[in-house]
Amino acid sequence: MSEKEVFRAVTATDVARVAGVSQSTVSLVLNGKGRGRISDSTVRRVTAVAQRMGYRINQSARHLRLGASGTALLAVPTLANSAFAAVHAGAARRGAEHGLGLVVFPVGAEDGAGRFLLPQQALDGIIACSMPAETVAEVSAGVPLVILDDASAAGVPAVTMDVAAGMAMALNRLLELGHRRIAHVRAERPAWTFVQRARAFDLGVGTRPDIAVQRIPCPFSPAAVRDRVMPVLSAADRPTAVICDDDNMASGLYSAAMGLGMGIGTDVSVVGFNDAPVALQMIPPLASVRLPLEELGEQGVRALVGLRGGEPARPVNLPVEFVERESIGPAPRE
Amino acid sequence: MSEKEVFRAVTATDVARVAGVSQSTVSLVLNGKGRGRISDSTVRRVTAVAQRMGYRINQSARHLRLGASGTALLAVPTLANSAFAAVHAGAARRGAEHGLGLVVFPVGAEDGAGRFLLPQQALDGIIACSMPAETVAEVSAGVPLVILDDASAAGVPAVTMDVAAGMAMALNRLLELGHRRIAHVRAERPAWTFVQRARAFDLGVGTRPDIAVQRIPCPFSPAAVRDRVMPVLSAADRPTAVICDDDNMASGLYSAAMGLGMGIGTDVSVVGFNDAPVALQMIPPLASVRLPLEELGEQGVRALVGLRGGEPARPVNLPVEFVERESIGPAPRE
DNA sequence: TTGTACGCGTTATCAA
DNA sequence: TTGATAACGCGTACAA
Repeated sequence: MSEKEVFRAVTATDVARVAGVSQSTVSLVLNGKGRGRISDSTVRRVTAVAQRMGYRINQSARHLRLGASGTALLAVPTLANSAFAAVHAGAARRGAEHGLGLVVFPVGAEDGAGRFLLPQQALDGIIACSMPAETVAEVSAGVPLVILDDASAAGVPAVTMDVAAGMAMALNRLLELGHRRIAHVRAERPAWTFVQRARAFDLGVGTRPDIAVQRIPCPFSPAAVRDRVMPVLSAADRPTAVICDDDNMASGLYSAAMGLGMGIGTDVSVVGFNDAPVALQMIPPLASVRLPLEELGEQGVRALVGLRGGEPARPVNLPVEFVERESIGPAPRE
Repeated sequence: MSEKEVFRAVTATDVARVAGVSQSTVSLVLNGKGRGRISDSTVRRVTAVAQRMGYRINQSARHLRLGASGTALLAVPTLANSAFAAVHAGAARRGAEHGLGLVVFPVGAEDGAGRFLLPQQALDGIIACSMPAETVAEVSAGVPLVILDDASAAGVPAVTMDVAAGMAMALNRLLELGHRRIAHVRAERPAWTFVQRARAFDLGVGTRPDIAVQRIPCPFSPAAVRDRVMPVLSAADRPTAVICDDDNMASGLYSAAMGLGMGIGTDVSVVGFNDAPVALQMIPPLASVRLPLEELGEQGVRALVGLRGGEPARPVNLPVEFVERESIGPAPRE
């Protein structure tokens, strides 16, 4: 009556019975640990029977026995941002070195459509990327945890990128180029990284009373930025340089400037964040603060593995780089 | 000596010992099945002790006992394409209704950086999206499998979108508008979906000897498209309408056209695929073949759940829609 | 060279 | 209202 009767999976014991050996022999053979222990003929027979019967290992049982699942979760706010593809790539690469596979779970808070049901899977650890600490607490139920791109949670190993320094580099370069009216297009998100950037901007201009500053909070999409900055760029006291919290936001700024007939890098200088592939595709190419996303993922796994090894959780802050391109130039003469 | 000595996890048995009850009582309480069976005082005591000792369930043991993990894997070619975010959203929503959590795994073949190590986790099923059948076979080792956006594998339940019909709709509309020189910018990828689109395009123009056709294979990025189509749009026999395999590719076409001083929707009509958010952000808004990506995910889970229920695997082909916008218009007069 | 026996931590059945 | 007890399928120490 039960489904189990109909679809019962083939177990190692089943294989053993058919092959006429014990279950432990099957286990040895299938794990390649039969070298010099199990006779070649037995190895061949067991392998053939397992193949024929369609045996596949029960991972739950294996994990229970081993006390580990070999899988870690990379929790991200959303899948609709290719930055996390880079983080995963780095994490997966480093994970492979430790026999750790990495699956991705979009928590979904940013998509507005409520949060997704967290899978109740067996995990050796969780790496939470760019998420508010309270969301993270929800996600990780006691599993070893590392937080990426957020340093707001106490007592949890964190890997961050020095976005504040990145902001300072961009700002200083613009000041060097003579800009005195500077805007910061801010992502309207509560993420730690954006708070840091805002603070660094405020700090950088705070000591300079000769600088006219505009802070422009915007939704994340290029279209929203375009609409929001259009009036700003049309005004008489328009900024001659704009720093955007994201390359895609910068592309919205490009649209607005082009719509107003303004030249990027001449009439208005633009800087982005991330140095995503899109930065090079824009015309002119976008100056951007390059974030070491892959290394962020790598270091996340490193910290997680260290955690299991009992290492103390010391914070890591990765350096960033300012990539200068044609989207910035000297401040226009008045 | 072993790590297990040092970091042994708290088990239900440990909780039972401290709380002075049996392990089965702990299980009953912690699973909320103590209603009317376990006394309130015991429930409170057990809950408190579990909390205090930091008990967390061993999912591997639970899954072994239950014969299921409550987790399915959504395998995608890459994370660097937000289309899969929509697929996941649909799948996760439907999965939640069946107590099925969905994690994502980017196989990585498309990123060129080789494939990622497949996590050896306990899975109730795999949903493979937009991937060649041979890649899929590699990924799914006997686990119940559903394939999305690909109908090339025999014997595997598949959910597809009727991209051929979408192509036909776009093509017919352009013909209606008087276009007689039409190009198809094709994604240079072996995916089934792109093959279908190419065939549908060829089929649609095949019966019309009065139509001048150009087939332009391109890498997926906007910049690549821009560079590739620039000479095409400059030629004397330039197409008056272009269908692109992706909205982002269409944005590359926008760049090229603008660079040549051509008007989108006037000098050249443009159609995309996906109807991604970016389609509305472009200027002018991009006409596009809207793909039901969320429903694709939903139907994928549906098929997977049906599979476990022993349902026959019958293929599903979801209808698509052509969304007309200002990027297309009547063919320019010669 | 192979088999026996045990335990991983949980859920569920039954008896008390 | 609670407690023994038996699986679930696997890996491995140890016996044969």
